[in-house]
Amino acid sequence: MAIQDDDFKRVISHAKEYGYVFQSSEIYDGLSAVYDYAQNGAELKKNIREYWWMAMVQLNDNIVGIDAAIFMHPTTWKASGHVDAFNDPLIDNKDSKKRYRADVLVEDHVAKIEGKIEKEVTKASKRFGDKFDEEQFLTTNPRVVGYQEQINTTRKRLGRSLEKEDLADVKKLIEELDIACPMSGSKNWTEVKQFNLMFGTKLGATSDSAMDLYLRPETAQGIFVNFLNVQKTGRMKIPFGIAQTGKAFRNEIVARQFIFRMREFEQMEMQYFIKPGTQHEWYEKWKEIRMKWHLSLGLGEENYRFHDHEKLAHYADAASDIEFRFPFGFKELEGIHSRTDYDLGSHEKYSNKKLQYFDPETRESYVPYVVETSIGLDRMFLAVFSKALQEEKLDNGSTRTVLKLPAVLAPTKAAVFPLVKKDGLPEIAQGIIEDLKWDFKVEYDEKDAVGRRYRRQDAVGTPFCITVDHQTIEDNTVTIRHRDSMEQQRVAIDALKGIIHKAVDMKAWLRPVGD
RNA sequence: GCGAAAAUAGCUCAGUUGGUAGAGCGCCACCUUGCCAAGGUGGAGGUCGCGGGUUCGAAUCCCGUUUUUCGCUCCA
Repeated sequence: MAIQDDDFKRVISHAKEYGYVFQSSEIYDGLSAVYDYAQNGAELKKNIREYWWMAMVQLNDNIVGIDAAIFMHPTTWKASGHVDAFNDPLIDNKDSKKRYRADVLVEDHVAKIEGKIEKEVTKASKRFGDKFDEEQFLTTNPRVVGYQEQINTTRKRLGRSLEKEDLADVKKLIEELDIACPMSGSKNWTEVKQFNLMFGTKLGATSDSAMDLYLRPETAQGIFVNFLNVQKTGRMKIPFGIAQTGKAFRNEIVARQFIFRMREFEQMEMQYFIKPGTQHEWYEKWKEIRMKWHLSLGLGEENYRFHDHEKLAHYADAASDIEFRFPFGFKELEGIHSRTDYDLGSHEKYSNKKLQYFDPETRESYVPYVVETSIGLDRMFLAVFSKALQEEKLDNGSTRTVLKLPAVLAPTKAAVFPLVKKDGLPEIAQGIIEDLKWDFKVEYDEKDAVGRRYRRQDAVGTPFCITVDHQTIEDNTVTIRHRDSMEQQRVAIDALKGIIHKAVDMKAWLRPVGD
C-alpha cells in the first residue's frame, strides 16, 4: 500500500511539474477537488476526446454527435429522477460517527413496528386456528390498531416534513421515536442536513424574476430531450446513437483522489436507441466494443475488468462498469448501462410530448430502449497518465523517467534539436519545425546537452526526437529517436512526416477495434 | 461531514530544547562540451499555506482556518 501511495504521489507531482494538471486557483490556496488542465494536459485531454469521438461518431454512420447546453429546464431533473435521488437528508451520530439517511432511519423504525404486528398475527392465528380471520383481527385488535396508527402518523409526518424540507422536524421525529444508532445504540444525533448533489444557480438578472436552475449532473439528459429532433432532422433509423462530450457537475460530499472524483468533470457519453426487447443483445455488444476501444491503447489487458452491478440504479435493467487499475486500485472508468425506456418515458410524462419512434416495417410506434456508454474523460486522462508514467532502469545503471503515453494521444508528437547551436544547424532544425507543424504539434529545443534534451522529452511523453547534425548539411538526413526503445535511425528529412504519421495515426490505433 | 497525517524555493525534502531561512535537482545568463541527464562561473526565486495568540524574539509552542493524502461515510 505504501508503494501504491508513493506511486500516486509521483503521478500527482509529475503532472504538475511537467505542465499537465494544476490545482485550481492555487495562488489562493486552491479550491477543494477542482483542478485545471495545463499546457500539456489540455492537449492530452483533447487528444483523448478526439480519439473517443473518432471511434464513436466518425466511424459509425448511425451515430451522430451533439453539444447540448449545460443549463437545462428544471423539469428535466424531475423527470430524470435526480431531484429525488440527489437530495438526501443525512444525520450523523455523534458517538459512533456514523452517517445515516434520516428518512431511512425512520423507515427502519417503521419496519420494526410492522414486525411487531406480524408477531401478533402469528400468535393469534395459532391461538384461534381455523377460525382466525386476519382482516378482522387487524382492524379490531386494540394493540395492532395502535401499532398501525403509529405507523400511519409517522409516515405521514415524515412525508410532510420532507416535502416541506422541514429538517428540524425530521430530527424531532427521530428523537420522539427514540431511535438509536443501529451500530452503537447511541441517541446522540446531529441536526439533519440536506445534501443536494446538484449545483444550483439562477437564470435571470433580478432576484424576483429569476428561475432556479441546476448545473447538469450528467450530460445524458441533453441527449434524451433532443432525441426526437435529432431522429427527425438526421433521418435516423433505429438502432442509432447520439453522442456528446461535455462538463457535468456534482456537489459530492467527498470529492477526492486528484482528478478521479472532481466536482466539475467531463463526460463522454453515447446513448444508443434500440427496439424494446433487443436491449440485452446491444448491452453485451457495447460492452465488448467499448472494452476493445480501451485495449486499443495498449495499456495492458490485465489493467481492465468488468464489474457487473447487482444493485441497479432507478433507471437501469442491467449495468456494468469497465474498471481500470488506478494507482489506488481498480476503480470505475466507464459505465455501460441498459437504461430501458425510463428516461424517454419519463420525459414524455413530464413534457406531455410524444417521444416515440415510428417503425416503418412493423408500422408501430414505440418509446425506444436505450443502452448508454458513459466514460469520464478526466478518469481516462488519469488512467492513461498514471499507467504511462514509468521509472526505467537502464543498462548503464542510471534510471530515466519516461511517460510512455500512446503516441496517438501524446501532446507533442516530436521535438526537433540541432545537435549544437551553431554551424547553421539551428536554422535547419527550425526549417523542419516550420514544415512539420502543419501536421503535428512539434517543439524546438536547443538548450543543454542533447542527451538531457532527450530525457526532458521522455518525461513529458514526446514519442519522437529528431536531431540535426553535421551530416545533415551534407546529405539532408537526420536521426530520429524513439522514446520507448531509445533507438535511433538515420532517415531523410523528407521521410520524417511519413514515419511520425504512421505512429500517431488514429487509423492504425483504432483499426483493430473495428470489425 | 468525522478521524488521522501533512503543508518550508518550480520539484523532492532538511531545518536538532524558540534566536536573522538551507540542500539536491530544476530554471535563467555566459563559457565549455557535443548523440542519451546531473562540467565551470554568475543569477533569479521563499513574509516557512493563511489568520490570530503566547514571547524581548515563532518555520519551531497554542488556537482557528484552508488545501492535500489516507481511513470511515457517500457515490443516481
